[in-house]
Formats: sequence, structure tokens, C-alpha cells
Amino acid sequence: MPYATPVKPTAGPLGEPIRGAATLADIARAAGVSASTVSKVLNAKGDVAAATRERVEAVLREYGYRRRGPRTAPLLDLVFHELQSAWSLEVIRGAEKVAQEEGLSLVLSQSEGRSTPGQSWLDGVLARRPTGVLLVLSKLEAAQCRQLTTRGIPFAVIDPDGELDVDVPTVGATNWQGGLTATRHLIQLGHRRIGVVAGPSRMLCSRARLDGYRAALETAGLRFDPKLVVAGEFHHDEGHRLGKELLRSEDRPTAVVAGNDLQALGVYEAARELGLRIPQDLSVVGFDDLPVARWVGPPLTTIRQPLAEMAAAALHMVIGLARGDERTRAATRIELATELVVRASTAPPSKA
Amino acid sequence: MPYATPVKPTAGPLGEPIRGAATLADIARAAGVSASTVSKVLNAKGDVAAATRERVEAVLREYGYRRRGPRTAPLLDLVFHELQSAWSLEVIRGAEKVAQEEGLSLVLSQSEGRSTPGQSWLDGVLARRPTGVLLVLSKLEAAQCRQLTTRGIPFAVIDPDGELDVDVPTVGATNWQGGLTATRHLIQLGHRRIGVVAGPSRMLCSRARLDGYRAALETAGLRFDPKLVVAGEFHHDEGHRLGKELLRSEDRPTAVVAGNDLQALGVYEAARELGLRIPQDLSVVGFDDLPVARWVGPPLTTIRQPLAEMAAAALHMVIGLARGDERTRAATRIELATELVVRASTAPPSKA
DNA sequence: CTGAAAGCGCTTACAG
DNA sequence: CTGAAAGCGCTTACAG
Repeated sequence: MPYATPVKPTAGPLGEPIRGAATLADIARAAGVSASTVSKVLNAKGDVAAATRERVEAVLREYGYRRRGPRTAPLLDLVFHELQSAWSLEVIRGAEKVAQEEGLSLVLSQSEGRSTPGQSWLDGVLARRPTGVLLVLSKLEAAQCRQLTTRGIPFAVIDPDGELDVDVPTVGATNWQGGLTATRHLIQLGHRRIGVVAGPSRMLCSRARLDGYRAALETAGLRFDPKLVVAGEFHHDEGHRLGKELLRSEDRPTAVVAGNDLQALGVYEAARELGLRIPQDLSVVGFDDLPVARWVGPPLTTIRQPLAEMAAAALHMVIGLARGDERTRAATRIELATELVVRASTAPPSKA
Repeated sequence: MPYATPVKPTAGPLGEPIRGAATLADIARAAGVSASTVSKVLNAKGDVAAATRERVEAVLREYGYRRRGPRTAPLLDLVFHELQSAWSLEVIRGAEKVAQEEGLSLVLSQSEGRSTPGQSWLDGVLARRPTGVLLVLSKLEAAQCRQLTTRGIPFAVIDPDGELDVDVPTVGATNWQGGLTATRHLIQLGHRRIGVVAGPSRMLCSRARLDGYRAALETAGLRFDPKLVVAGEFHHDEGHRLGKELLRSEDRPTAVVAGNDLQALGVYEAARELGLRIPQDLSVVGFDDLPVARWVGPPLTTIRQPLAEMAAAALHMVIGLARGDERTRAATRIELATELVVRASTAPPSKA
């Protein structure tokens, strides 16, 4: 063997070109093609035979090729489905902290309502070559996953929106447990008719929370009444609209479990409009524990979801994958615990 | 002249190496030194005589030198003093929209409580060579300004924290006018004892708002009473603490102008604890018009500050400067209008 | 569709 | 402290 075998990068500070890591010339040699051809594959330029392209891509993947070039500060892409409410801010904050510790800079983008970021976003990612990608409430198509993998860019998803391939690393919270705990809290206070303003059913987290609610009712021997369940987007206005629907009905619930804190505030408003006092006439439980939950009147009882910690865990996962850390590769599904925070929006139902 | 004169970049898509823009070799020629020496100046490596360094830096500035290298997707740095509350999110959102339109990616960082970002941040910026830098409630030291200017990285400041050099581009809101409008609204409702929970006095925007309050009192022929003025950080807890101070006093005000919406929510809580109803017993006006202002009970009357638009304006300013646009260079101080949004937290004082 | 060759823009080890 | 020379990693125009 006339050449030193280039190594697969497995450690070393992020962003620094790794000593001994494969160069374009190494890849060319390993794939049995010229440097020109590898360059064309990498830049999606010029004609390359499909078979050649695949062989080169396989070698790129195998060696974990990353362009050297003048060292640019290492980046990490954070992609939101939607930059919405303090929810996003908590995630940003958690990610920013870890990024700073690890010497990474956060690049922020949003997929603008679409659950999958578009090709222009992916082109941008490939051009800026981040250390990794973190998706929040978004998902990637199979082809997009493959492109990232080919370039050696690892990724993880926070709170996946819909189903995902088994091998996509994810971080979430114990949503089912949270729905269960919220409902049990109300049952223990003596509530029997408990309504739900749920999040959109396309989202896994909403479905899990709703199932937790059902489980709590069932184990308490209470009947599940579909008339007490309404669902909509995770916004204040939806909470308001749906809450009003629920509270105007004949046999209105004495308590409501909301899909998140924003919906809970919408329920607050619906209750105000209908002259119902919280918690005397209506108990409300939220989900998330955003800062605003402490600030409203009355302060909101809610299920705390450790958003900053979830972002931090996901970032550590991506960084571990970028380093080729074996222990990270083994544990790419994480659920962090939720927790009931009792404040002043829940109380026993009035005897009326 | 044996060489074509390299041009100063003045137009063309951001991020693309500009046709005809100066290369390192051009700079060396213009400065009468070798390429090696220019490289050393740029990378702060090796010994370079102070005089040589200055000459080279002058030429770098003059030509607006930007490293070519493999084209990386163009970046824009967004630096927060503190990633706090929905306030930051509005700014991020406004910036993100413009960035997307202009094909820029946002890099997010925070200076962690210090009003000036540290050297490690600056090193990062120099390494990733963004198209520009946007500072939010932060400022740069003179030396940091010079380093950015030398590398041809323009910057602007949103809502500057403290005084700034005259030639630093800034975007703000009409804070004085806002304070005036908020106070006049209360005066017109019949209030005579109007308290203020002001923001920190080190911040220009707080001082301007407070001065607007004084001006409104004076033009209405009302006496300014320093006992009715308290000041603290722009947080809920400070609003709560200071509001309580103000409302527990002997001759309590019938209305409070808060420094921002978060402080106003703190005043809400103080009022609840003291058994004062809003707006019957106490009127409250906020500042910012964050989404939460619509969600609380009662919905908050506030001065709307167009945060997203401010961010957008600042971004356009930076982009204009990066392009060398003359019209941008002429107008680097912008104040966007604030606006009174009347909701349900203000009413005439009770006759008691 | 592929690759040898030239070249680009920058960096670096080293001689002076 | 400075620069000529070699070199790095990649891209590109072009011949086959």
C-alpha cells in the first residue's frame, strides 16, 4: 500500500479539520475515480453515471468525508416547523446554551408551516456544512435524510410531528404520562366530567396526551365521553374557540385539560366570557409550563415539559453522532419526564 | 498599470464571491507587501510590524476585502443581550423573514448578560465571515467595531443599550412618543395620580419612555411626583415587586404606566394580591404589545412597538451597507412609530 | 461520461 | 519582521 490509509473521523474538536481525515483525493483513490469526478458528485454538477455516483457516495459515507477548506466556525442548524410562542424560545435557549459550551454557532431557520423543509433549505445546509442538524416538530423526507447522511451531517428530531423511520434519532417528553397525570390530578380533586381541548391529531404528542387522559378515566372507572373531546391547533385562539364550544354545552365539564398552555389561556378567555370563575366554577390544566403560566390570573396548573433540557439532550445526541461516539449511537430515542405543577387554576368542583 | 484594478464590491447577490472583488493577492499588491504578510495580518498570526499591519488593514478596509474560498451559504449574525421573553421571539421572527427573502441564514447568539459580546464571540464572527451583524440591546466596543470594519462586515444595533458613537447605525422605536401617548390616554380618561413602573435607567428606551410620561403630565398641568416613579428590570417579577410598592403606598395611584408588558403583568399580580380590580380600581398600560397582551384577563391596553418591523428594517440596513448602497449609508438612524392599542385594562377612575 | 492538467486562492515552513 | 517558494485542497475547462 503506497498510501497511508485515511481514517474515519471519530474524535477531536468539532469544526477543526480532523487530522488524518479523508480528503477529496483520498475518496477518489478509494472509489477508483479521479478527483474531478468526486468533485462533481459533491457539487451535483456535470454528468456523472448513476453507478459511479452511487459508488462515490458510498465511499463518502464510509469515510465520513467532510470538506476541509479554510476552517470556518462550526455551525449547527436548528430548524423549526414554526417559530411560534415562548415554546420555541425555550427550545432555542436550551440549544443555545449547549451550543455555546461546545463552541458551536446556531443557525436558525423555519420550514414555514410545511412540516418538511424545502429543497432550498437543504441546499443551504449542504453549502454551509454544519456539524449537525436539529429539527423541531419537523421531519425530513427519506431522500433528504440520505443526502445529509452522505455528507456526514448527523441529525435529530425534537418532538417528531408524525411517524418516523425507526433509525431517526428523536427526543421527546413523556406525553402520555403527562396527560394521565393531569387528568388524575383533576379526578383526585373530585371532578367527574372532565373535558379535553386537545392539540392537532396529526401530531404524535397530542395523541399521546389524549390517550393518557383516556387511560386516567378508565383506571378511575369513569366513562370516556367523546362529546367532551375537541381538538385543534396549539394556539390561544383555538383554545378560545374550542373552549367556548365545550363550556356552552348542556352538561358542561367542571374541568378542562388543555393540549398546551396557550390553549389553556384561550379556555381562560372563554370562561371569562361565559362568566365562569377559575377555579371555583372551572378547573383548567395546561401543558408545557411556559413562563406565562406563572403570570396569568389565576396562575395556571400545568404539566411541565422540560423544553430546554430536551433541546440540550438532542444537541448532545447530534454532537455525539458527529463525533462517531458509540454510546450515542446506541441510545437515539430519549423521552424526558414531565411533571405536574400545581398552581391556582385547579380546585375541587363546587357542590352546585 | 500592468494589472486590472480590482474593484470595491458594490452590488451582486450576497454570499457569492463578487466578480472582480479584490483577492488576497490584490491587497498585497496595493499595500506593497507579499501575500504572506497579508495572510498573517488577516489571521493574526506571526510577527508583523505595527506600521505594516496598519497599512495592510487600511487597504483591506478600502477594498472591502472578503475572503473568497469555497462559497459557503451567506450568514447573518443576530446577537441578543439576553434571549428573554416573547420580545426576542418577535425580533427573531422579523429578522428571519427578511433573511429568508435575501437568501441569508441567521446565526443566533447571546452575550449572556454582558452588554458587550466577548472576544470569543468576535473570533467566531471573524471565522464565519457573515454578511453582516445585527445587535439587539447590545453594543460593541470601539475596538470590536474596528475589527468588523476591517473585515468588511457591516453591523447595526436594535434598541441600543446606552450611548453609541454617532456613526453606528441604529434602529429603534419612538419611545418618548410612546410614553407620552400612554400617559395622555390615562389623563384623558380622567386619571390624575398616575404611577410609573419604569425600566432600568441605564437603557435609553426606558429613559425616553419616562421622559414622555413627564412631558404628558407637564402639558396637562399635572405635577410630577417622584414618589410615583419606581424603576427596575424589564421582568414580570420586578413589575410585581415595584407595583406592590407603588400600590401599597398611602395615596396610591389610580393608574400605572408600565415599562413593558411583562412589568404590566407583574402589576396585574400585585393588584390581585391587594384585592384591586383592573380596570375598575386600577388602570394599567403596558409597552410592546407582545402576543400575551391579548391573552391575559383583562386584555392589556399597551403601546405597540413594531418589533418585527424594527428587526426587518435593521436587517435591510445591514444588507444595504454590505452591498455598499449609497442610500443606506445616508440614513443609518431609524425610529419606527409606536401606537396606542386600547384594550380592557384602562377605564376612568372610580368616583370613590 | 471521465480524467489529466492547469489554475485559484490561500497558507505555511523556512531562509534571510 | 518579510517574502519567495512550495504546497494544500479543491474546481474547472477541455480533450477524448
